[in-house]
Amino acid sequence: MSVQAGRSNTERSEDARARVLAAAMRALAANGYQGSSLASIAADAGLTVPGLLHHFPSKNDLLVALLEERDRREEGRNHLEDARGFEALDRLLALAERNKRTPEVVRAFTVLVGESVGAEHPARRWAQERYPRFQSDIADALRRGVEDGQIRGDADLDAVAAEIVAMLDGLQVQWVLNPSRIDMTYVLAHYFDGVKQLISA
Amino acid sequence: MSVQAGRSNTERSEDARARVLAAAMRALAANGYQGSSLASIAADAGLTVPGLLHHFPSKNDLLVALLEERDRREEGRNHLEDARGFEALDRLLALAERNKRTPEVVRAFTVLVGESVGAEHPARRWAQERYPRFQSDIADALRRGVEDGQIRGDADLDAVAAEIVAMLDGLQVQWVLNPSRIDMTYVLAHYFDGVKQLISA
DNA sequence: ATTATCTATAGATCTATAGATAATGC
DNA sequence: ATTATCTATAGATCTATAGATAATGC
Repeated sequence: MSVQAGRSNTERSEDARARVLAAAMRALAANGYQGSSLASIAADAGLTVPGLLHHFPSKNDLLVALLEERDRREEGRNHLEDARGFEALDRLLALAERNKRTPEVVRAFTVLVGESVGAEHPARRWAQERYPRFQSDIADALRRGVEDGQIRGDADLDAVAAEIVAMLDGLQVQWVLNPSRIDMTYVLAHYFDGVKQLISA
Repeated sequence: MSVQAGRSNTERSEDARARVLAAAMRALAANGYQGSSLASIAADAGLTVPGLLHHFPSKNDLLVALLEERDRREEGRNHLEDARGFEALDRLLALAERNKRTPEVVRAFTVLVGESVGAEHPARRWAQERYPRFQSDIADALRRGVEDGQIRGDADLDAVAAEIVAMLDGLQVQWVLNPSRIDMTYVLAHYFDGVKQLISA
């Protein structure tokens, strides 16, 4: 009787990849991309550096894989596509509420956006593409509120959407720098109340 | 007749320090603190690395000197201390307008704030102290507007001030990532119009 | 005598590759 | 036969120091 002791190659590989990605997230949150070394990430994941590079051929590839995984996971969560009008604001508030429970993730991506502002950063394209998409998802949801007669037709919804994205981002930076100083969701809710007053039909 | 050909030590020293700080700013904007090397900064400033380290004993000291100079320069510019009510918003809009003309500076400090989110970053304290000060300067100016009867007494001005800081920050990130995509001052003016409507007495 | 700046270099990284070893896959 | 992982190491940084050189300061 042959007991299946070890795990399959696929299992081991996927497990190692997941461990590396989690370790990379922690390293990113603590030191950013440029400040993180493959050595520390590998050690945190329980691998040597060449062991890590077997799964992700270069540091850059590791970052890209992490960003792709992030995009995949986030896709399902925001789901602003079927939100109509102010419902979108409620969902964004819920998103901020959820983010409070994973400060390390917020921290990692806040550092990454900041770093990527530099001309040569490997996450620059990701950051650049992220904002317009997010903004137009919000603007589209608000426009559905106009269709429903909930939101004024003469409001500049592109400007409002750009503001909302900036507010989410800016509050997260403040919160991540000093979580106890600022009640992110309170301020965001306060802001959304104002927006609703201003653009209600 | 002894012609004064060379410059004094003090002159040379101050000139070298200024060149190094300017080069450091450019490096920061392009690659952040962790991504910048003393070698490239020194070369850009027309010095060798030990030449640079004569003026700034370590990379960390250089960053601190740059942040101190930044704070000194900014102190006179914002001068929200004597602004009353909505005047503060006009001054912040003018600040954003001026920032548009020095994208490299905005970029440098945007990267720095982002990087500093990491637990161990040498600019972390600077970033942490910056936000509460800025926020309370704005809140204080708005409170003077309440005294003048311009602003409602029941408005949550601390929340409004936190929002304003977040908005300034968030819009700058978007602008610096893609200056042609977003009209920073238009969106900011649009946002301020809304704030004025909401908190006017 | 002091200051600005340089050459040379130590010592510690860091990313990535070559090639070996031991497991699973068929 | 392929895959996961390791040891060993190359080659390129990077920060910082030691100590020399040439100017200004008195």
